[in-house]
Amino acid sequence: MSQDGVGVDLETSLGYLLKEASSTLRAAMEEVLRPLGMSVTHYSCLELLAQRPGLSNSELARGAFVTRQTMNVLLQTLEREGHVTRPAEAPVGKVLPTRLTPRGRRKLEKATAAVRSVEIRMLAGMTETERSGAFRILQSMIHSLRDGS
Amino acid sequence: MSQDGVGVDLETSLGYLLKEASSTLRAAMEEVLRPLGMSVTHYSCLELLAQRPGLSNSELARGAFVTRQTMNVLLQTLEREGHVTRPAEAPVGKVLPTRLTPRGRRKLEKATAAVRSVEIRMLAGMTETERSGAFRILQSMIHSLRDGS
DNA sequence: CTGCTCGTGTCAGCTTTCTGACACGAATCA
DNA sequence: TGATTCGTGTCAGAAAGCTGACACGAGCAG
Repeated sequence: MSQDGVGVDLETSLGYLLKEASSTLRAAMEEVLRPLGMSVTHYSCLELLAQRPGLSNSELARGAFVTRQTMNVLLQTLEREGHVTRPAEAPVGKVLPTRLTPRGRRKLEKATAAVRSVEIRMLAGMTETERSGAFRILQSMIHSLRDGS
Repeated sequence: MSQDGVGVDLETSLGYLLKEASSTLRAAMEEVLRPLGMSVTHYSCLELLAQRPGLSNSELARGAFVTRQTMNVLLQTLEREGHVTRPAEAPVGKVLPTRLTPRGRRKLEKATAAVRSVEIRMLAGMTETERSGAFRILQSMIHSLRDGS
């Protein structure tokens, strides 16, 4: 009916729905992060560092789904604000391992709580089975997309 | 193990996985669209217009998950290139209904085929049951996030 | 050891997207 | 009727992100 033969059909497209879900999630995160003066990328970077201390600029970029150039300017800001530290010289090669300062860790705590509340809201009404099913399916999509490139 | 008590844990977070899936999908679409000289937003706009002719600038913006200002500059480009037409004056109110030109429709055809191949690849290895399950779960997430704002 | 490839950090410039603001028309309500 | 609210199109400026490019160090093949 809404399909005229060969199109993608937005109403039934999983790709479109995936984009919609991601966009809605991002908007919800921005909403709770804004009062804290943080953006989503900002938060992603700090959360990454909390869970995997010593990550390099490039590794952080991959984890936050931005380019290393973008992450670099973000790190400069975070460093200037005292939320993050990088050694002046690379211990090995050119890689500069980054770490959270106590101040950065405090800043992150509030943000984590806010973001967690969003994620809990997103998962409301889903059973544990549905959640693990969603997890498996999303991983399958990612894997399939990466294979045939 | 990777969780120290109160964090979000990137390894098991559905939100993070959702972002990763969306990012991977976008990259895959950009890859197949680039040879055609189109961006994802570009394509989204044309696809929207093909399926729902006469959409206004603001409606297109919502459908493509960008602001109406962003969509406006995109429409100006598309209009200049002759892919799209808007009346010089609004038939009613300020709303300018937009339509695809034959040229725009031709341009879209190739893009749709490319994007569809990506979506098919993404869905490879999933059963019909899994696909409809994924659809239902994503809709549930969107609905839950929109409720408690 | 030499040459090559790969990943990295960083500079510069550009494109895309966003926020803020304004005027206008339609719809609603007192 | 008049006032208010809402959605819209659009202009301007700022912010965020990307591509291209360069030099450098590590790792591997010859």
